[in-house]
Amino acid sequence: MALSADFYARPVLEVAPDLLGCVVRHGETSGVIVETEAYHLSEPACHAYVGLTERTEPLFGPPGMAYVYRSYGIHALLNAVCEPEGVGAAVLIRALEPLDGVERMRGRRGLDRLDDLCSGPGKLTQALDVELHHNRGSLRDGPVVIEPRPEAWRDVRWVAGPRIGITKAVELPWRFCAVGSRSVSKPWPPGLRELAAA
DNA sequence: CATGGGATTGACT
DNA sequence: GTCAATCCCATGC
Repeated sequence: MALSADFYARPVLEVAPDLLGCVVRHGETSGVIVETEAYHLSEPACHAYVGLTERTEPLFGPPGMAYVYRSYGIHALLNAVCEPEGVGAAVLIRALEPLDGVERMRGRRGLDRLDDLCSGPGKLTQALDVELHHNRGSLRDGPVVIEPRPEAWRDVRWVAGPRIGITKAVELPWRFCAVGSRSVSKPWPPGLRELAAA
């Protein structure tokens, strides 16, 4: 049971925090989303800012489509396309808390520590074996799917902060982090540690 | 057709 | 804190 197209068809700034607590699943591996970032064609950090090209075409595609691209020549980064078809916008999945297939993830990552398996956008794609060929796939039909929040994550709290690793539109607080998860990537936004302790 | 710059990570000083 | 790895693609000549 996956999230509906209507879920993704809303404004990207609503979808990004709503994806926190939801589950990304690929085969026997899965994890709970604990960090996201919103991107929208109206601001220069978004790939869609340059308009419709062969690369950005998926961003303008139907809500619920996967946009996967290679970053720094090495890592695959996973995004969920949002807003109505024709609007270039997506949510970058930046971190997961490992759920199913943890040993499989350890093998793919070559690491033991649970907190290090999916605590970054390039790490989680390696752990879940998400690759470039998943670009343009449907996050509702799979093979990579995103499911609604499990009961335990229904009321997840979060904080917003500036996005990570970008050089343009750095002032926008469009990064969303779940409170209380050790799988959020560094640096943590102001308030995350304090809230987690409270 | 050549070039430069990343929505990153991990190893090393 | 610094830095290299590595490749796709948008841009400009």
